[in-house]
Amino acid sequence: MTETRLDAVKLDGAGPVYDQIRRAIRDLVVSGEWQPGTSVPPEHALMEQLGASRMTVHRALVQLAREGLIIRRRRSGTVVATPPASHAMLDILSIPEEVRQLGQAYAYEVLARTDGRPSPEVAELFGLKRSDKVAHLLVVHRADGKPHVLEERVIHVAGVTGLSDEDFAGTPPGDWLLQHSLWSQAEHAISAIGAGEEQAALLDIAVGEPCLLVERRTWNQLQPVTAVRLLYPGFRHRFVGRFGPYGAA
Amino acid sequence: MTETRLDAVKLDGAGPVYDQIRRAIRDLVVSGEWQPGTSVPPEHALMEQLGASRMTVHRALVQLAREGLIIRRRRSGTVVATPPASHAMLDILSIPEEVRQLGQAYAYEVLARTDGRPSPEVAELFGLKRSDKVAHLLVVHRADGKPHVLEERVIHVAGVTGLSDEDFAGTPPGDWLLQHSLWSQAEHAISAIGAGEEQAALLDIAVGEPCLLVERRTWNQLQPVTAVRLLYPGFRHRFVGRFGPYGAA
DNA sequence: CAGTGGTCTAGACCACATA
DNA sequence: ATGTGGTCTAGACCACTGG
Repeated sequence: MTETRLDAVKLDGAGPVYDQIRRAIRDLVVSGEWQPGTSVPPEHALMEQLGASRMTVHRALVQLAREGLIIRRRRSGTVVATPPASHAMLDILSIPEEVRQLGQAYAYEVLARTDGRPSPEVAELFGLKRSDKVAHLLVVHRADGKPHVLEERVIHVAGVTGLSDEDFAGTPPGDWLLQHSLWSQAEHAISAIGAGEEQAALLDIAVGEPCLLVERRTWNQLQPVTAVRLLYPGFRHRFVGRFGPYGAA
Repeated sequence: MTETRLDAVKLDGAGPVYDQIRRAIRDLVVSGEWQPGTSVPPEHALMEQLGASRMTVHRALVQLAREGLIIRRRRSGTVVATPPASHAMLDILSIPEEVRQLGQAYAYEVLARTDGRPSPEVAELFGLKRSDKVAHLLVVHRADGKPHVLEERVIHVAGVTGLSDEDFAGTPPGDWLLQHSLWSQAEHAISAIGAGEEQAALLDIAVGEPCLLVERRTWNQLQPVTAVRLLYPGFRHRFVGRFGPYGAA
């Protein structure tokens, strides 16, 4: 357990004191000056050094611990953490928003809608009973007139209100659901597959063309709400995210 | 601006008071009892109702605001937020860890290494000068003996120490870099492409087979560290993440 | 102006883990 | 036993902003 130099912590006078303390220590950690495993001075030492109250120092340290830069334990004190495994945060925007951010004109078309009972595969995928009512939707979203993504969606009718009266003429199903349903948990999967015959025709691409497949299932308090498969032609679509080792940058 | 019922906030006596308050209000929001746009009682009202000090109430509300459930403004008060656009958190594990979590045996092989100057494409991709030194690596990672992912990597020699003495015989480059370099920012992109001839041969798949392409570029304080392209045969690989609308579940 | 949240203090008691 | 962090209080002053 290496020592750390207390007088290395310097405030810059900008903004709240707790944030000055947080940034000062953060900079010492990310610059490598305080290596992983070295001990951070205890709160009372920082209080004296910085002329701040313990609550203020504490607030800075708690936030750094939440961000994963330091690890705090009673009695044994605070140490610099080893950098965590990286994680990628990918924004899954609503599709209209996604297209508009590309600077292209958005349009969509509901190609098919069937209301009824779930097929065995859908029921299993989703943990539904065969007797539950579901709506199936097939939607193509266009950017500047060209197919952008193909959406296949199943909605659990009991999980949302007002579904039977909605024809999705004005709002695509994804955005409508965001406004008319609650959800508490979701599961995403991303994989690559080749386009099937029907899919290729609807997306105006060749059969077997590589596509990104984004699958999302959504629940509210363990009750299924919706499942969706989004098929993006891969050569023109990518998901991008920017961030640092300790979270969004 | 609808009203909210103050007496709906009930503590359960479990854990710290600030956390009881946080959970009580969170439950009212996610259950839909307090709809988006309704105003949350001001701190002094919650103090009286709950018999807690203002700092304690404040702490709970600050955390809820950080989580995006409520929006706080001076003078106009606190309101329930409308649910944010969803985001997907995808863990990008180290590849050995990824394979072991699948319960398969991990192995890797460095197929090629060249040290020298960057090609024009690499230099542009990475913002390097032609005069900077880089190392190129081609690595195949195997799971239970079968190719799992193909790694093409460029390392900026000036960004890490000890690179020239390392032969990557004991540790694959990705894990070695995690231990021997700092990074402060990264950019990821995920797309789908068909395998090229050489790639297909190395991955033991058919040419044109859909693959997930994960590209990551990493910087430390604006200085490039490494860029990597990971090519996963798509039919057997997927990234999965679970979370709620307000963050990891 | 007045009501709201943002910050900060000085002090207190408690919980926990280790020497 | 003691030093650490975890929580909580009562009060204060300030910053912002809508009426």
